[in-house]
Amino acid sequence: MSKSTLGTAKARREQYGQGGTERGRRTRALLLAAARTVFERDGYLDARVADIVTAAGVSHGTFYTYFDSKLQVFRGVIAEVSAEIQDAVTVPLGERGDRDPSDFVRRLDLSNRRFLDVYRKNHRMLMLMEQMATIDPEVGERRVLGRRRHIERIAASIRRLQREGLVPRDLDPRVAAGALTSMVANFAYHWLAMGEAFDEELAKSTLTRMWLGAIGYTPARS
Amino acid sequence: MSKSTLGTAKARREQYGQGGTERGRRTRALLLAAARTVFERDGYLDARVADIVTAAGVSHGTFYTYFDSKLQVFRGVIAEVSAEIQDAVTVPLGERGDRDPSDFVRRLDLSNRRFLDVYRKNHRMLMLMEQMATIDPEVGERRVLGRRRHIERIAASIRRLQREGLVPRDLDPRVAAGALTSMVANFAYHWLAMGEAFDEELAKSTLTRMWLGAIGYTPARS
DNA sequence: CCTAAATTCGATACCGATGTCGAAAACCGA
DNA sequence: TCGGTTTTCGACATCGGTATCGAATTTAGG
Repeated sequence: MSKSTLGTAKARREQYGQGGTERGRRTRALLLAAARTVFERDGYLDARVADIVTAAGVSHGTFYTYFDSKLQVFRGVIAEVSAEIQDAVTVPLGERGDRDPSDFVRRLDLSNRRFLDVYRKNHRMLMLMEQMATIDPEVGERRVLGRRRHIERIAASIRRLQREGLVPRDLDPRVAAGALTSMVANFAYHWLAMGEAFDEELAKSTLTRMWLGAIGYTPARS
Repeated sequence: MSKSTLGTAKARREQYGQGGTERGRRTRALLLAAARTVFERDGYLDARVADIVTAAGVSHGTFYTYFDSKLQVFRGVIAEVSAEIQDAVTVPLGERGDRDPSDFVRRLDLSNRRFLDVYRKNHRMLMLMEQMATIDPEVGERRVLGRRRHIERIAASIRRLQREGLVPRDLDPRVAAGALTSMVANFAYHWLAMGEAFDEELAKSTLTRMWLGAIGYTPARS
């Protein structure tokens, strides 16, 4: 053991595959970017490792120094996208700070809009993520977790509104949160990924309006 | 030409592949049923033609007498399921007969419940259909058409309610119908196909309630 | 029974993409 | 310049599933 100059790709991967050196990290990033381009163009199944390495301008063997399969590089790309979505959605509904209930509508609208914008930007990869969620357990897991987290956040908001008497107390927060998440996410899917045509501003504002109507939100009791 | 006893599978397919005889029709149906079983168990990608023919108790070659590819037999199965969904959803909201607007809620609720029941019954294939919609253009087309039809029906209902003053006129029927369809269909997907746990009756009634709330439906103006 | 049409059989050709490997090349500190 | 380390290279083995084909078998009519 302790040979110098590792011979097999697998050994290299385990040794310094994550990018032990600046150069290595660059190549890895290059491959990740190229993979994304190819996936967006061809989809997961039709994408070939050969195309990815061509796009990255490296050789076939190099790919396997950094990823042990096409699937793994896909997961890598998806991880980036997921993080971006997470950010866009998480921030705005922030729990701390101004608790003024009248701000709720504004925050909700902002959250939805941010989500839709990020969705549009990444629609191709998100569509693939949706598809791969049923093929690869790990991608599926990631999708489920993202959704669960989001639902929990929404459910908490609903409960707060119920305590404040702005939403009927007999509405089940979990079911409602699930349905609302479905409404927004799936509408985005058909609109932005599948190309159903809608006027941008109309769609966004209608979505927020329906969101509020669905939970029976009553503006105020002045 | 005009040989008797066709030699190649392709020729047979074109000649009497649809089932020229009772026996042939039976085998074809057998294969279709077996395919469905295997797809439901293994998914599309992992399903092998070898498994399908084993399940059907016929030989490999026979399969290709009736279908020219794994994809085509999948389309066949999907066609059956689509038809079943279509039926369940179409009937109840029927446009003729009792136009009593107070019946609307009842009809809507019934339609949603039927949809959810059929979805549960076929959840595995519907999940696969969702997946394949992004892989095979023909399946994708079918899905889009189904959704479009459904949206148009819903939009028409909304317009009627608007004319009757039960729903605000400034709500865009198309966007609303799209969002509602997304809400119900995608909620069903996560609940019935992905196994998110919800109480059955609670989920169903909440869905209808939110549906109505989302369009700003006002029961009556007595 | 006999023949022709209809159906079934299953060994095999085929295929292309993935992932491996041994060695060359580039890099870096001394 | 040198030795060791890190990275790159690209020809090639491997693999498993799809689809094919010519022959065998079954069916139905006369």
